[in-house]
Amino acid sequence: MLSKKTKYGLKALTFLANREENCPVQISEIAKSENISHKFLESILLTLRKAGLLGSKKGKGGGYYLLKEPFDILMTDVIRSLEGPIAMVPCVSLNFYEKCDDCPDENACSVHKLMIQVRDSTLQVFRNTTLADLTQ
Amino acid sequence: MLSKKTKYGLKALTFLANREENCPVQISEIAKSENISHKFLESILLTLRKAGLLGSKKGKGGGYYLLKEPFDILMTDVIRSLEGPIAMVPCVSLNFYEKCDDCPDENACSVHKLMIQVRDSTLQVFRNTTLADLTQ
DNA sequence: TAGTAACTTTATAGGCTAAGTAGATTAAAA
DNA sequence: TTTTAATCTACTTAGCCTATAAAGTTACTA
Repeated sequence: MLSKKTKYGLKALTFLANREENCPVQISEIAKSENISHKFLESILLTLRKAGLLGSKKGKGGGYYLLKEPFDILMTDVIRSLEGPIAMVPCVSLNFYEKCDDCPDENACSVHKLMIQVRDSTLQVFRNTTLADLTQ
Repeated sequence: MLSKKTKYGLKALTFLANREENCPVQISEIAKSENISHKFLESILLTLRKAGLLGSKKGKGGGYYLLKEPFDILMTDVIRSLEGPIAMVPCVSLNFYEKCDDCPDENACSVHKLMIQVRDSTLQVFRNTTLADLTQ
């Protein structure tokens, strides 16, 4: 299941990408337009800033803005920043690999085999989708 | 993330499919072989029985057994029984649909569009994989 | 220097996961 | 018919995660 964090983050990014000019937008404006709790959105945008996707400006006239062009922002990066691993099981994760403690041999594991297929098909979607594809 | 319930369930099903004869197998045997907590596995196998994937026999010499041939058991059915919806967001779920309360228009939602693609690519994997494909 | 808005830290209610405990029920074997 | 081996049912629990709130701090602008 996609967390609300990721869902709201995607909506906020799309909102920013849909603006004509790329000038700082306040949290409140995004929160209001997208029906997101102001405080929660605050922490989400912070995550995206730390991930290098957003820039911020403090004080009057401040807010958040995109650091790259929408067609340069890949879904793989967005999802990994907000949701964490794309794989459904740590033992098939490319960026967050972890061994299963109940599994003696990964290559003999039926779950492993299946989840590699799921990971690859999901990756193909995220790798071929940029923020620009989500705008309209 | 895949729950341990689903992971263990898949392992148990594979274990049953790998046996020569399809006679009742005790929970203890599966639990021991696959490193799964006996009691936890008990509830998992119960779920699979109620889903119509497994049959059970009580008393001495009892246990669980497959109700269908491995090549007739689709991953879509297994995953939906154990994990629930395959979609990452309820608003794109085929079998567990639910409207988002923060979203005024589904067709204009960027998350919705993206998640339909993910759902479809995941479904393609699960629809084309049977329990027989997981055995060796 | 006053106001504004991002940032930081901490807290918390509620829900879910992955079990554990205790006992009832069923059916085959002795 | 008693014993035993197994599933089934119900209740409980520790720990973690999610989604949010509250309150104070920092940095920027006018």
